[in-house]
Amino acid sequence: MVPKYQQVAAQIESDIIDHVYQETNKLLTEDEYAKKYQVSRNTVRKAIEILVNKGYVYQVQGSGVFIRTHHNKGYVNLEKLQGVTNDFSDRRVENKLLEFKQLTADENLAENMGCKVGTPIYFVKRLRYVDGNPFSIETSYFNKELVIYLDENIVKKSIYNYLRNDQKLAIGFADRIISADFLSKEQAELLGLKENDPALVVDNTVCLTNGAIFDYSQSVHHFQHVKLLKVSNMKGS
Amino acid sequence: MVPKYQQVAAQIESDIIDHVYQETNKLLTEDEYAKKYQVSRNTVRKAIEILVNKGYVYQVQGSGVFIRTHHNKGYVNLEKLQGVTNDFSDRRVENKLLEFKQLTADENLAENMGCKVGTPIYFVKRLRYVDGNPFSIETSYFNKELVIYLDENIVKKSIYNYLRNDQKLAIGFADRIISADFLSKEQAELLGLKENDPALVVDNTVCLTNGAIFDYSQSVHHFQHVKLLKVSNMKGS
DNA sequence: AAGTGGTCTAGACCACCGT
DNA sequence: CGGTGGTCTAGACCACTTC
Repeated sequence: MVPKYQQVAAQIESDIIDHVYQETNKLLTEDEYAKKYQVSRNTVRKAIEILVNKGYVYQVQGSGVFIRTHHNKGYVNLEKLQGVTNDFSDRRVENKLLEFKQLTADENLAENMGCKVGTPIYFVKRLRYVDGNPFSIETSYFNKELVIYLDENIVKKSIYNYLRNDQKLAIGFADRIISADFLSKEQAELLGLKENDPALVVDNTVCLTNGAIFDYSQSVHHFQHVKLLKVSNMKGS
Repeated sequence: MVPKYQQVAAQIESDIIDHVYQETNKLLTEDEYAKKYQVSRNTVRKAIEILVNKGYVYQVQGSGVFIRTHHNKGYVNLEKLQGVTNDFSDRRVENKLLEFKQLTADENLAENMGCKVGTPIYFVKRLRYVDGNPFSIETSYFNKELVIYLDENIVKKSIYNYLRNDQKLAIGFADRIISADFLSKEQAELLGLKENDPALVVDNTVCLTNGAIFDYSQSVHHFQHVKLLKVSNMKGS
């Protein structure tokens, strides 16, 4: 059951993409959406809040909700996990499986994943391509006690789609730590760059809704092909 | 006039920092806060939402709001602008003014700032230190028609505090684009690194509440001292 | 079954923008 | 001034966790 505010957000989002508001460059008023979709104004507001965070629109008190024309394409929006699959849905995303195995958590991994030493772990290493260009090297550890099952066929495709749709895993929230570093020789070869070139590195710690860490991963991005986007709102900070 | 939900958020935040909830490791229930602060439950929920985005807590339906113990310190949280001043409030933040002048927007700058060619612009270049260590090189362009006034004394301190508190500028939202790149020789010298070392680069486009761009800036961060943090929530994506 | 967070409503009033 | 977004309330009902 998808909540109403998410449904409304999806409808308005698709209207924006279809250039429905091209003439005025602004959305309808909150009251108009409330009437149109037969929901309360607060529900409309929650829907618009999603679109603000996705960078589609901005709100001006007393005036309206305006569409952001310079809503830059080609960036990986940090608002959503699964950036590549979502942000580049119109481009060709491919994975090359480099390594897939089971192991048990050593002290360091247990610390990072908030589990006991010896916990069974799936290890996945993939090279991701966008439109045929190497995009990032992704090294993931999944807690087998929470993820239950993975195999080669699954990890060659979208792991998260499988976990969410088939395993019905309740994915809750994630920490993402972004830094820059040197590329190792091995990483450089995979990405088609040189050793010691810069790398854009993202460390992810992904939790279930109950707070348990089920995925700890690191993505090493091609510094020329990948830029991340964060839309910040000054409200409440 | 600060809204109630921001006041409540600030109170709970300070309680968390003071380890008030250390025994249970969770917040009070929403109803308890509603009664405690004499506000509605929705106001409490908006307050807690802020704390979720700041990475202090996570919510579990049917169970409660839990404090995140691994709430890692030392990262620049992308949730707020003014990351350095806020996240390192317990550390010594200093600025060295490298350059300050007025200029007029050329075609490229006018494009980036959404203004006309020839618009008067303040240019500020600063080297920022945290605890005496070079932290980032910040190159900023401020639209003089919106910012009205800046001088050397102001830009040596916190520009944003001045704009918000003294100029009463209504800062609304910002795009931040994060990438990695090589350090130039000049940048490397300023940061105490070597030419062609990696750099963590953040391009900011900051808008007033009415959508006008008043600040366009680039921060080149020391890749060993700076890590950015983004807390992602799966709701509504 | 009781407790607690998630969704939703209907309506009030305020703050700000534009005419 | 009317229009529109921002804050806030009181209450209802649902979904999930916990016992």
